[in-house]
Amino acid sequence: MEYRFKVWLEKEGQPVLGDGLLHLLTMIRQHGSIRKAAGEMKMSYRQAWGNIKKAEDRLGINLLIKQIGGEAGGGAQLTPEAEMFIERYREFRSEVDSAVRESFRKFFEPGES
Amino acid sequence: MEYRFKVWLEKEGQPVLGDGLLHLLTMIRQHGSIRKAAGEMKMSYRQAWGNIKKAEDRLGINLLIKQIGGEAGGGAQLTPEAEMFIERYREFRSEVDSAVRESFRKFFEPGES
DNA sequence: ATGCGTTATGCTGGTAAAAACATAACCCAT
DNA sequence: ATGGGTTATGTTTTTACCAGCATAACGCAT
Repeated sequence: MEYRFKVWLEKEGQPVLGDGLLHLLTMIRQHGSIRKAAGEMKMSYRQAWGNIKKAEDRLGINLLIKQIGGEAGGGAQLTPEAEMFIERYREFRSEVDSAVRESFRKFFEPGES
Repeated sequence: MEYRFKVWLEKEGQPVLGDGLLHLLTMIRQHGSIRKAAGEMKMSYRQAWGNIKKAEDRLGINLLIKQIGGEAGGGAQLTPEAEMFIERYREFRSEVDSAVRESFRKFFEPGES
């Protein structure tokens, strides 16, 4: 017997940040490009871009500073607001993770070493 | 800004109990019939029955005592094992709920009365 | 000027999930 | 023996979502 859970943030009933977008944004920070980040995950650029767009629209803030054209063709990096936001979510998510794990042990693995 | 979460139990990677089935089983206990329970929710009997079947198969235990035909046409009631199981899940789920709510407040509603 | 690699965005076909439909079997009551 | 209300299950239809395709604009480098 195992457990699973999902947690995410919404604004006006619309999802704005969950594990998927967190991962994507993290990869973008790491690679400096939406396309490269999407490539690393099993995601199409089309989908990655759409997810970011939706989140930005719903949040009403820019998550990325994007550049079209240039020496590397272009690129994207996180805005300071995005950095703050995902960091806070990461901590929240981490605390929830611990809590769920502990509750599961308590109720479904009582006498385990 | 709001949060949402889902939590459920699995066996060998297959879901066996979550909020949906919990609700369904609760309604069955209340009404003594799969069909009536499904009717109360916005669910078709076909779907309700299928969900229960899958869970029973995966768990390897009977969740319902079912009767075909009879004075009321038939009916269904929870087995003692099902009662124990869903009660434990309910408590687990409740604890998780509290924990998530608290973490959310901590990280996203710092100075609220 | 041509090309490369990027952001940006509409469109479309396929697929998987969900809903609806159709029957059968059962048993008590009338 | 007929009917009502149930469990049980296969089949079909509809819907919703996702993947991929296509295309444009941009700016630097060569």
